Amino acid sequence: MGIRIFITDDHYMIIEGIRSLLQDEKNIEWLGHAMTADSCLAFLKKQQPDVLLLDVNLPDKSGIDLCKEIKTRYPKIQIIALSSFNQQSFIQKMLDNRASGYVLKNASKEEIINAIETVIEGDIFLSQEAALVMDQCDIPKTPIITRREKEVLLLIASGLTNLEIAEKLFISSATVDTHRKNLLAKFEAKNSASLVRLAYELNIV
Amino acid sequence: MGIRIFITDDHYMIIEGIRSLLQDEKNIEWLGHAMTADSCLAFLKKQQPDVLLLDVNLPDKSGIDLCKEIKTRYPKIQIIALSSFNQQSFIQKMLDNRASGYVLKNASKEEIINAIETVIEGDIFLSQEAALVMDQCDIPKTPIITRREKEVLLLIASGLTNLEIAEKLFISSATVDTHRKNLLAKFEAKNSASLVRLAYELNIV
DNA sequence: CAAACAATCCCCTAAAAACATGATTTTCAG
DNA sequence: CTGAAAATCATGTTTTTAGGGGATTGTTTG
Repeated sequence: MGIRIFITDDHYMIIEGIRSLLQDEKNIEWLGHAMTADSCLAFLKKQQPDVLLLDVNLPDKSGIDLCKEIKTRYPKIQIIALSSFNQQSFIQKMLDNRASGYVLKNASKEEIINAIETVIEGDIFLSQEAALVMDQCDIPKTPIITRREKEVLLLIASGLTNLEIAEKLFISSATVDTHRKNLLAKFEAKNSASLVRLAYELNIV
Repeated sequence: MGIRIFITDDHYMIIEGIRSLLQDEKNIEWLGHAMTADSCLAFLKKQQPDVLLLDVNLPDKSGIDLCKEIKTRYPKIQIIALSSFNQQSFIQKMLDNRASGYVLKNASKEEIINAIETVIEGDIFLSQEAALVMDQCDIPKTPIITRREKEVLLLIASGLTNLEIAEKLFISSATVDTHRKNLLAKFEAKNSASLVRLAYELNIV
């Protein structure tokens, strides 16, 4: 008598992938899958799994809301959130709605099995990356930027190119480029999009 | 007896530019310039202009704060904000601090003279672009985006490239590219940086 | 005064994004 | 069932960034 697993995700590839990963596991019993929130709820009326793998983004309803609903009706079901997003807000919301785990869709077989075994014990499982994100969110190290860098940052956020910023500030575009590079380094941002995001999340706007 | 003008800006080129623009105007009397907030205040103790052109970004102090200070001590001085930024928050703050005008540093001669003549009458002058920004801010048209587009948007904001997003969502990078383009079009954003900015300002995060 | 920092500028390469255009398949609501 | 909307994929060009150097001028400050 193994752990009964059910999965709800609108990506067939994901369902198949996980099913394949788990099919060799003796102590896991695959109950099936649903691809929408509605069909998931319909299934649960007839049969309840021990663990439900639940996509955060479903076509008909948010996985976040669905999680809350299911835990209210069937508190015994341990829910593991499945997501492509390693985003603090999502993880937090899922945990707030009583999910027991959060794994990314690029998780390894070991990670998924580990997650299942962890939540079945009543514990919380977060994938490494997700745990990292949750940690980092409490240490929002705000970089120290200069006056000029801030000016450039605001103009970058406005969508101006280096050349346009240069014309606006009456300096060379090479200088703007240097400021941009320094900003990326200070914020540890990979590109301008994440730079702007960090600027918003850390205050500077 | 012309209108007495004084300018405070840390860019010598700007000072010279405006001085040059105004030197032929018979009814304008050029009192001089300051390049820091401190030297500006020192000058005002001895002599008060009718109109003060004031940079929003000074090296030692914010032009926004300085504006408030000056208007408190010398209410008769009409202050025109000078800025490279056509940003709603800046314009609003300067007007809140009793500035009488806001002109961009790329303004034409006519615009500056127009501004000076307007504020000397006790009226408010906003450069065309600034006025436009202030108008638009009251009409924050939120584009309607699809579920998938929103997913892509969040990943863009996280700093992922098209390829990385594609791998995460198990789709082709060409598709991500299409979503990105559609997002840029819907938000009327020029690039991903401004897209992220708009996403933050309009809610979607 | 020397060191640190800020701001300025330049060159180079490779990666990524922006722009244009077109097309197929799925999904969904009327 | 059917048409509109959404999601998918492709190809090619041009512009912009990202990442790696290096360098000069001021200013500030211990």
